Amino acid sequence: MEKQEFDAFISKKGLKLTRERDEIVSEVLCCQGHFAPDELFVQLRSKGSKVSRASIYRTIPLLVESGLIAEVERTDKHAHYEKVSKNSHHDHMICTVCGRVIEFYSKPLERLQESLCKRENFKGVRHCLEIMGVCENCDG
Amino acid sequence: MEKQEFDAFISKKGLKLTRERDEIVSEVLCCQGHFAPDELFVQLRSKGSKVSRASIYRTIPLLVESGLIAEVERTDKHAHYEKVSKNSHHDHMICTVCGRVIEFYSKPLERLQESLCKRENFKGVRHCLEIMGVCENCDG
DNA sequence: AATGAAACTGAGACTCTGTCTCAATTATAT
DNA sequence: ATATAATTGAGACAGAGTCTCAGTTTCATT
Repeated sequence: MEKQEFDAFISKKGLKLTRERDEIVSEVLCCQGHFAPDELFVQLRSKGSKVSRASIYRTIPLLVESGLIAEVERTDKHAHYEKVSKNSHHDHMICTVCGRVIEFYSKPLERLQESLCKRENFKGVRHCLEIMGVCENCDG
Repeated sequence: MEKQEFDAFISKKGLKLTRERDEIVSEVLCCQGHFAPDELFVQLRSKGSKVSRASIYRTIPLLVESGLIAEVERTDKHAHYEKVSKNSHHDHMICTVCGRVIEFYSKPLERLQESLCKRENFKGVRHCLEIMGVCENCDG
């Protein structure tokens, strides 16, 4: 269903609906969790797509602009994205064993941060909290 | 004073005290706040040093191992380091206008994170909270 | 259906951060 | 003074990402 929304976005911008964009959007929509540009490339290629890295990197900003995905700020040294869902803001717990990403949101945490900013006369705009550790599946 | 400590560390490891290491440690000790490897390189070169990038990158792990500096986890896509101080763990507020980094620590924040981890059966090991925004100097 | 302009594509050059190799140099124990 | 092991800079290399360019494709218009 969301595919049509992206197609509409592309048309409205006067851009063109190409096989490559089609393949990329489909792959993004069917994959779960976080993904990196190169993972997307490898997955598509493994499914027989002839798409190039350049097209992946060119299409990602369009997916972001259309609101279908958003960049995830991670301390990891390359880009990560995730599909945008209703409950937009959340932070992450990342399992260093299996790579699993747990999303969480805490109103008290948000409020606490606000008061800490106030104390420093700092106008907080956005934040990124990443808790690294071991998830219950891996803690044997 | 800390320079001697590093020299002692180097000697104890059976490594050598070279002009390049000397220049690098001195620069790190006199600079304030966070720094990136390439900044260090540019600063040293601008002061007339003939040090190479390779030596910067080779010396940084020694500085970390000696306890003089520590890597800072940032969502920025390259490495950042800071001098190690007494009050070790802290998080950061980063001004998107001037790049200023404000360190802060909050016990309630730490406790709240612990309880959030418990709720997810997640064994938190370390975390990184980065609040991006505008500092009081830049908020005009 | 044919056309044509503008958008798009893949290949590969390029940038940036960081690592590695190698021959020449240097610190240090003797 | 010497030997030897560590260190150095230059430059090749690697991975993520950007950019250019010539050839291709979409799509609105005939």
